[in-house]
This record gives sequence, C-alpha cells and structure tokens, in this order.
Amino acid sequence: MELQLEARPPFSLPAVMRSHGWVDLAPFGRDERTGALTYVARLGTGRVVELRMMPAPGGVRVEVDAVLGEDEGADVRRGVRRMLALDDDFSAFYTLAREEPHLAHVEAEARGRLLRSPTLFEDVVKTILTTNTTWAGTIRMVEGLIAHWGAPLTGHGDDPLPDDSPQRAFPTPARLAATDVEALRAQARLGYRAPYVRELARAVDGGQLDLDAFEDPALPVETVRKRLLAIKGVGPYAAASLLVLLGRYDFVPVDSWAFKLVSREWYDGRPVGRAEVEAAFARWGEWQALAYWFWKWDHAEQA
DNA sequence: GGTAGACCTGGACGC
DNA sequence: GCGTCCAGGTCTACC
Repeated sequence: MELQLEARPPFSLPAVMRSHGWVDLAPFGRDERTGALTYVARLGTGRVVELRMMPAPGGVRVEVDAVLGEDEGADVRRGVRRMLALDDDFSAFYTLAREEPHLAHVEAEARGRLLRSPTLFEDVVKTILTTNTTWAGTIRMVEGLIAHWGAPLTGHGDDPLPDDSPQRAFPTPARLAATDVEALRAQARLGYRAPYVRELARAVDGGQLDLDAFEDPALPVETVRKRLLAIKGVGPYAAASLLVLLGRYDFVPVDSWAFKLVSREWYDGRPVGRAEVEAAFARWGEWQALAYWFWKWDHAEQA
C-alpha cells in the first residue's frame, strides 16, 4: 500500500534525514538499496509495520507492506507528518538567514526541519538517553530498549514475527511502565537513567503526564520548557533539544560540543561557558536554536 | 541562586 | 587481562 503526503515547500527528505542523529537510532533506518528512510511503527490497532519513506513531487511517498484500515492509514499519516515536520513554516527564519553568510545555505537546501519520532514520548526517552554518554552509548541503549521491550513486526498474516525478529517498534509507555528498573539497567544498560525512563513511562501510561498537551502551539514556550524540566532526567540541554523537536527554537541546546564550537569560532579557543554560547545566538530570538544547528562553522573541524 | 559531588557506562591508556 | 582515568548532563544536598 502506498500513501502520498504533501509538505509545505521548500521540502527535502534527504535534508531532513541529514538534519539529526535520530536517523541512526532504531527503529529508524535507511534502506540501502533505495535510500528510503524506514521506520518500524506500532499502529493504534497493535499492528507493527515498516514504513518506507521516499521523496515524491511536493512531499513524500510512504510504502507499507500491508493493506491498512482507515484508522491505521490515519495513524501513519499523522506519524509521518510529525516525523518529517511536513507542516512547519520556516519562511521567517529564511528571511533572516539571507542576511547572514553562515546561514545563507539554509533556504536553498531546504534546511530547518529536524527528524522527530512519531510521538513525543519516544523523543523524550531518546533525549534522556543522549545525556551524559557518548553517541555510541545512546545507540546501544535505544537498541537495547527496542530489542527487549519493542513489539516485533507483524507478518503478512497479521501474526507477529518470531521473537528474534530484528525489526521491532519502539516500546509503548505501558510496556516500559511494567518493566523492572533493574531489567532496564541490566538488559538495556541504561545505568542511572533507568528509573527516569520508568518513571516517565508510568506517568504517561497512568495519565498523570499528558505529553500531547506539550504540542499545543498556543502554549508559551516558557511554560512548555518548565513542564519539560519537571521530567526527571530532563535538564536545560535536554529541554532545549526537546523544544526543537516541538518546533520551538527559542533556546540553544548547550552541550559540551557547543562550548567547543563557540570557543573556536569567537573566543580563539579560550574556554567558554553557557552564557557565552547563549550570547552568541541571542540575536536570532525565536530562531536561535536553528541558527546554532545549521550554522556553517569556520572552525568546526578543529573543535 | 550557585556549586560540589555523585550517578553509570564504555573507551582509551598504561602496566 | 586488569586497573585507572576520563567524558558526557542531571540530580541532590548544601551553602
């Protein structure tokens, strides 16, 4: 089955795939043969299918090896629209970027969209797993979560594939809520992050935390930031990263890499702190996270 | 409000 | 092979 989805122009699927490390985190993947972006999705009906997303005129084409019901098709459309930020409007950012040589490339390359998960729950868990670790560690932890608690791909007869199937969906809040913290530590190697992930899953599954409400564009960005910071394991860096995935670009995600980049770019290699990083991009106002993200660094290779 | 130390893991390094 | 050190954000206790 095939679906066509339109995107607000300019749109480039390869640009979205290159935008963010998320593409390297399961259940995202790349089809080596076609170059398609793949994602193993668990639909509302419980079915688990692989989506294959490819560029198409005006947007994206989504292939699924199954005939989907009406609700399932709507699920897929909703998920893909969020993953690829198909509806987001970057025209105001492009207007400002035209005046800045370090950002002059963004409009022509249709940069701006950052790859997201279909749900904020998945984005929050993955973001917590990026903190205080290496990127290789993040990949390993996410793979561990999916391997142990993700539902396997549904076969063509709608039966789950064998338990050793490598293709699995991201675990649901309910599945992680029912998981033992020690199992999260031992089997997914989450370390001290294990209780944070379990607590988040329990709050979402139990209805105490409504992450869908965070997506409301009418909410002031400071309100959303405070709510994100109230989640255990989410500090200033993680909150700013998650705001970016919510289409809010008012805060730069300041991590150790940002210190190195800003130090080399504007401080001749001298040590800098959070204040210097924030000051470097403050003039970009509501677009500062994007300005930071897509800045063409003069000294990036040495940072 | 600011700061120090603990939290975990895995990679790098020296022996 | 083993032990030590270090990097990576956030939390908690304390001032």
